[in-house]
Amino acid sequence: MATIAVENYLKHILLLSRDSSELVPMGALAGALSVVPGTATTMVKSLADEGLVEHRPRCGVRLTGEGRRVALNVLRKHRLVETFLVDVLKMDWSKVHTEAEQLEHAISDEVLDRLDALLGHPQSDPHGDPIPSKQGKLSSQVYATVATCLAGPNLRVVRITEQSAEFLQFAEKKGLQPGTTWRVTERDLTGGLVTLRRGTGKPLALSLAAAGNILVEPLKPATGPAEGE
Amino acid sequence: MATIAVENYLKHILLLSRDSSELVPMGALAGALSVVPGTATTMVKSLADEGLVEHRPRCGVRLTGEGRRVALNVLRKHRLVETFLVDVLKMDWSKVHTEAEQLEHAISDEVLDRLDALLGHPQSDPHGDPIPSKQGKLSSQVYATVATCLAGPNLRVVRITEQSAEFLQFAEKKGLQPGTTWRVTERDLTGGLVTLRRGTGKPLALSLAAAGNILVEPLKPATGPAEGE
DNA sequence: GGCTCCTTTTTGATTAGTCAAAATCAATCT
DNA sequence: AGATTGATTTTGACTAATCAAAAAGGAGCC
Repeated sequence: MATIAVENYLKHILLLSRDSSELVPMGALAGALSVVPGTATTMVKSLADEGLVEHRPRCGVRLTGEGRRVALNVLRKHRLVETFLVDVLKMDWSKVHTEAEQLEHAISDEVLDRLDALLGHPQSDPHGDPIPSKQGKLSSQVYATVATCLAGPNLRVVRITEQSAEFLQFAEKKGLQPGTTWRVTERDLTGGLVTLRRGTGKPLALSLAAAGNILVEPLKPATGPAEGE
Repeated sequence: MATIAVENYLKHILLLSRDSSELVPMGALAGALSVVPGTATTMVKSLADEGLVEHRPRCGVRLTGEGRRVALNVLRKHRLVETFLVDVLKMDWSKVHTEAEQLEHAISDEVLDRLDALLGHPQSDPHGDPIPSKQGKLSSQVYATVATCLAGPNLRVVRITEQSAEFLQFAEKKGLQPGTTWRVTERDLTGGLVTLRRGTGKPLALSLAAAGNILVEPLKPATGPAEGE
């Protein structure tokens, strides 16, 4: 069985690469795991020995088929646990990430399956992050962010791509949960500000940095709803 | 925070001592944890340094107040998780122990509380083992075992004190869950056999060893139901 | 071409937890 | 008492994961 550390390395390599052929630089990996670069190098070499990753010295690292399989399973556990914590235990949206970080390494595949069934086989977790299927398929739909949307059309929030409790708390307080509808009323690129409005509610100003963490889709797609990738 | 190993040592010391003043021999502890005796000695000494146990060299070990607090919290997590797995996820009675062994170290106190509330603050887990209260109170009701009951009166199963999947599977198959009612129809001490019967069902013969794992209470106590200690 | 800077790798140490096997202790049994 | 036995502790070694700091590459810049 993979240790907790191994599972974490694999999960973060998966999260840091947009497609499975892309090399993740060691520095980025070390940063994501909060270890010094030397530690990441050592660990990656031993993962390579086990056939879980391919290490290109001085270039980076990527998952092998087997490594990706393990990583997707961990990610599936993480996101299903998050969903469980919010939907069933009614936990605070902003706390579940840290909690799931522990639980993802402690639940068996059987519990995973039963949790999945209990929750009705959800497609995405409370932050809108897609949940890998049991077969290891991960939806990679590309969404626009609030930072890049023009003023005008109604937008549905689909995902918050920033796991920090601080940001999530902020988003929750402002009502920016996935599923809610907003429109951009103002874009001030010079000032780095975007202003949103939910129906006739009061306007909400966001920095471009913050807005970049909020993925949205246009509310009534012109050519009918596109069915995944 | 206590590591997983520390939590396990404390939990097993708690489980191996009937009252909190009793010394647990190092051999017994090592056996319960499946480590060699030397490992237990080393670990116990470091637990003593942290003030979690009191180590009497060559005699044994017992929990301090703080150690007991931590141990009870782990046990509470273990038993509430088991209850959750059976009651909510409908998992097999005989599998939940191993599962809970992992999860008990991964859930936070907040999740614990919410789980407790979700399950309706149960007093005992699916095996009938008492669940420590949040305040650290552990019911220590003493029950008779089937091995020591005379033939005749109706008995309610309250607890199975044997965590092995094999035994639990056997008990489940025979219908020996906590809450069910049986009576002893025959005791053959020489042969080491006890025969039980559930209503008018077919008789079930158990070895004394097996019968000793099944705790029962008389169904209609003569002097009114005693209200715990 | 040679320098500089940034990233990555190497090297040497450290911590937690473990095992194997030798040493020690205490209790019991002649 | 002296010897035997069984439990416990000590000693030395190992693995996984980590850090700090030195060494090595490579990319771009004069």
